[in-house]
Amino acid sequence: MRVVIARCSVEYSGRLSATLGEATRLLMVKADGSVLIHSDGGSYKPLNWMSPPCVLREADDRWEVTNKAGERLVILLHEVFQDHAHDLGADPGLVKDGVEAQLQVLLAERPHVIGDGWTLVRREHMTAIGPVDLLVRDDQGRHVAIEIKRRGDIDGVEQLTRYLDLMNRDPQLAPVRGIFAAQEIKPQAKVLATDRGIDCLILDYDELRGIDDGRPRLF
Amino acid sequence: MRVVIARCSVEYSGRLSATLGEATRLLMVKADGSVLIHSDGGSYKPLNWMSPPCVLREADDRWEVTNKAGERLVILLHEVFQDHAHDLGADPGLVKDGVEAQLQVLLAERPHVIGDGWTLVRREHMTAIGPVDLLVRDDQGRHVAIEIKRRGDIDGVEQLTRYLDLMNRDPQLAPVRGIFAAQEIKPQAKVLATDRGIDCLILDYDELRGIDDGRPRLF
DNA sequence: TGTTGGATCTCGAGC
DNA sequence: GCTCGAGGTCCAACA
Repeated sequence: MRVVIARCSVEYSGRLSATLGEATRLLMVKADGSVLIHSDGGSYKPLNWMSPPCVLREADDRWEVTNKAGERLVILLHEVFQDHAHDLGADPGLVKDGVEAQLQVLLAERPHVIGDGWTLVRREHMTAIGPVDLLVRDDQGRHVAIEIKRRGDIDGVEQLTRYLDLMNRDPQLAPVRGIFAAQEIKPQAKVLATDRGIDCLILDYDELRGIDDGRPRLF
Repeated sequence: MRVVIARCSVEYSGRLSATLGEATRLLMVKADGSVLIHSDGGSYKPLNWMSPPCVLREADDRWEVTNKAGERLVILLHEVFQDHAHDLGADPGLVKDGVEAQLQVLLAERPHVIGDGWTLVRREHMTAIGPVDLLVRDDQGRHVAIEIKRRGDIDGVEQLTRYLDLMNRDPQLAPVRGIFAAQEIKPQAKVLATDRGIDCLILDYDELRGIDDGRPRLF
């Protein structure tokens, strides 16, 4: 890992063309040759960068980073304030705690929070084009397919629609209604779901996990 | 901008929970208090980070970064190898040559490249679920909706299909045909589009820009 | 190896 | 302020 602080200007040409005017920035050169150009602000995304695998050719006041795809990053160094290198060694990497699949497990264990007398048929019910998250029966024994997302977008409604189309061709299952369940449902997705006769269900993670009598409401 | 190289371990809890085992890493502290934790590899994305606005409370061997939303990043410093600060000043920022919007502008100015006598109705024609990129009329005055992408994927065809469904319910517009236009269209997207009676149009950026629209230019 | 869907997405435009 | 679409998206799981 090499860290350079320098007044520089940058030109990138590849998937798009972009330039950076002269300013003082932090240049990070990683062991794999990749280069990151950070300013003192913004978020974690660099102003400009070159991803590995790539090659850094270094002249006196000019760095040129290229890759196989023909992308090119040229950095002109006008003044170098600092140039440090340090061996970091390998990194054990980030360990993260999954939250996504939990919603499915929790709702599968508590189908009655959707309606009294509702029961689980199975999780990951297989169809020809993929598995439906949950298949349940309502209090009158009719099938209901549930698609679960963390954030309910329009794509999820499309997905559930395709499942419902298929499942309703199966006389063993038909008629099958649909419920689109998510922690948050985008307005457009709700419009589309409603238009297609699909109910929307807002899931509260903490409520599902902690309290059995907390019942989300259909609308 | 402050750059610290240190052997550290990290714990994040917020939108998810995650930990980083002990290793030597680069810690970047920006002027707005945001913190980035980089290893010597991966991509431009840090192993862990905290986005602004946030507050860094610094103890002897322990940094604690928090924000209003209750997210928390705790960094335990086991050994500090380097600790440098440098004032970078403001950055003029990245100037990019837009490609996506350009295609829309170029095609909007030259509807006749699709067919003789075709005219623009409007860009960003609003529907209940979002704006369709271009609405034009063919040489016989019939409406045509055009969805423009840089890379034509199956999602784009789905999107255009939804627009067409909606627009064809509007007696003021119906019948509306669809054209899926992109610099590059994936085979699957082309199959789906064709199956739905949607025409595909490959856009050549340089050609579009270079085509003389038959009118004198202002510049 | 291509495809697909998620992301602590980020970023910018439009309302 | 929010919402929505795009990204040099990146990334990993999966077919």
